Amino acid sequence: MLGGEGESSAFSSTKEAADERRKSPAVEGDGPTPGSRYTEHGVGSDRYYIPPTLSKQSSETANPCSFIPYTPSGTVYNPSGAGRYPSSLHLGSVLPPAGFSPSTAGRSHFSPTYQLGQSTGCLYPPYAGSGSALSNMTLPTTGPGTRAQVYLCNRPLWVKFHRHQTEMIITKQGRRMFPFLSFNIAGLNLTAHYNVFVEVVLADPNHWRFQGGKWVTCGKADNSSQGNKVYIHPESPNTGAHWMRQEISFSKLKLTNNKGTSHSTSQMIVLQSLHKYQPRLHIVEVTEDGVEDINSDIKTQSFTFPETQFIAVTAYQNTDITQLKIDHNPFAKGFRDNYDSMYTAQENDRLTPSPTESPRAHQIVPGARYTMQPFFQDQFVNNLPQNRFYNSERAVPQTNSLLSPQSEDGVSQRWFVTSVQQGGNSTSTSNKLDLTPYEGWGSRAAYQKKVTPSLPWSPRPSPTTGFPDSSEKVKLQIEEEVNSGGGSTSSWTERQPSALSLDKADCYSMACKRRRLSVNGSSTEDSDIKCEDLASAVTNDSAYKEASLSKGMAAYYSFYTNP
DNA sequence: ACGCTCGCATCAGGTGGGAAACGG
DNA sequence: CCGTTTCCCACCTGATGCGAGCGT
Repeated sequence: MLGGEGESSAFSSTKEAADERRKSPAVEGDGPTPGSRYTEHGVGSDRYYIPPTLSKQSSETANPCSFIPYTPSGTVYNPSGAGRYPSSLHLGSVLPPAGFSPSTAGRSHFSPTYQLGQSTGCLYPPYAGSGSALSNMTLPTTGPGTRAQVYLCNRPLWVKFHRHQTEMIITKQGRRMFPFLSFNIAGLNLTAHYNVFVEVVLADPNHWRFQGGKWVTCGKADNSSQGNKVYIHPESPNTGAHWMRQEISFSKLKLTNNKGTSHSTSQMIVLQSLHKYQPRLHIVEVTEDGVEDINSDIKTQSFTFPETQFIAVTAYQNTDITQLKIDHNPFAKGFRDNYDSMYTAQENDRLTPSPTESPRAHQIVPGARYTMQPFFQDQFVNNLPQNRFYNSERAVPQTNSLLSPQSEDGVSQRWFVTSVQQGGNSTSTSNKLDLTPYEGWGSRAAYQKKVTPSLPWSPRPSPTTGFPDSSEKVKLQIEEEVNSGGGSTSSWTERQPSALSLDKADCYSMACKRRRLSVNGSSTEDSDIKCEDLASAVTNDSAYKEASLSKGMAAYYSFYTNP
């Protein structure tokens, strides 16, 4: 299943854990930089809601290279560089591969069953497919809003990459992640202070190699790596209200293989090439000055989204991944083969408006594929063309995806992960999502002013409307999408009959034209996928429109429900 | 005259490609 | 020798500064 793992904070229930924590790493990192977040573009608006259910993970255990079920069962050990925030925050229900001894540092006491190494944090996926610990997990609470719920923004994009086994370039000077991590958080105490940070831990104990067009294991991972594994959000610490107000983007997080870099502790995460990693989000309640509140029962909540798993490389191995990066990353536009030709077609045939035209003209088109494009930035959900939009639209250069419910796949689905499986969380979730994304955006007011009038929909529809409805259908669709991970082209987007056929032909030729053959020669599948991807925006846009008109975003907030 | 908005130019920095260098 | 890493390149994005135009 792909759902989201709802990993949680049960570990924090012990007093020992609380006492152990003193100061959040956040205070050691970059200081708060209000507004900086918005200089990054938001990610797509796609957010999938996954309630803390954790039961459906079974289907995906066969292939370790495919999707790893959302489960907290991953085992972790305290990474030397991660300091007090080891992966051990996870509650594991599955024993890790033998050979790894438990870590004694940090919060390892929460992973009594772990047999982990002692170097870097490591999260071993539950290949065995065991049940999720979360499903039976109960979390201590300190009152309403203390159990966080996290949405992985732009999940469709992550899924696209994950289908081909995401690769992330690491360089000495540090390379940003793409897609980057971006979350929406709900369920926090509005007034309490939290530090939010990402930790990257080993996803498995293997060393990987790209051979014969596939990623295959090649010996054991080097567990002796050192270096920072945690990136604290620059706005930490901050109030729950602040964190829930808008997306929490980690777009400036950089990955490096340079252990000696002086920046590694604040901006970069040190990884080893050809190792598989799993990013994890941690939310730690702290005092106003960034010191963890030892009086609080719930200290830390951790969230893992399997689709964000990646293999660190110094050079791309899989050309499919390369193409996806080029297609979706605006900074790589220069590598798009049909960069110019794409805009010579007639307006109706284009996926995006001509760069010379005012994007605003398209923003008002309800459900149009271009509608929200100007609001995207780094993680565009739509394919290539939309990126070009920015060339002509200065007014909204920085976009917060919150403004764009439409995403690459044209939907506003959200994968939601909560630390608890309690359904009652929907309340806080809805509260959070009901917040207008425009509130408190400061300098962005000017942009909002220009844009909002054109928005045909609420920029941030409340999932409340969708949760209750969260039709089983959607739920199943998502599950399938995720489960198709190993290269299967099956995804719910394909099942949307609308518009898909519309541009499929064009998209196919376009994709074939652009695509670079993978070593494995999986051209057929690849082409299908790319076309699917290209068409998905259209398809889902249509679906989005339809749903919006009928019952709001209901159908687009897919989520898993407890069985 | 003043303040605001807009458009253009500039520049720092991000991107993948490819060749060279490195190292087991 | 071969796989991996590093470096440089061209291209692009996006932040910023500046000046022109406009309204008050």
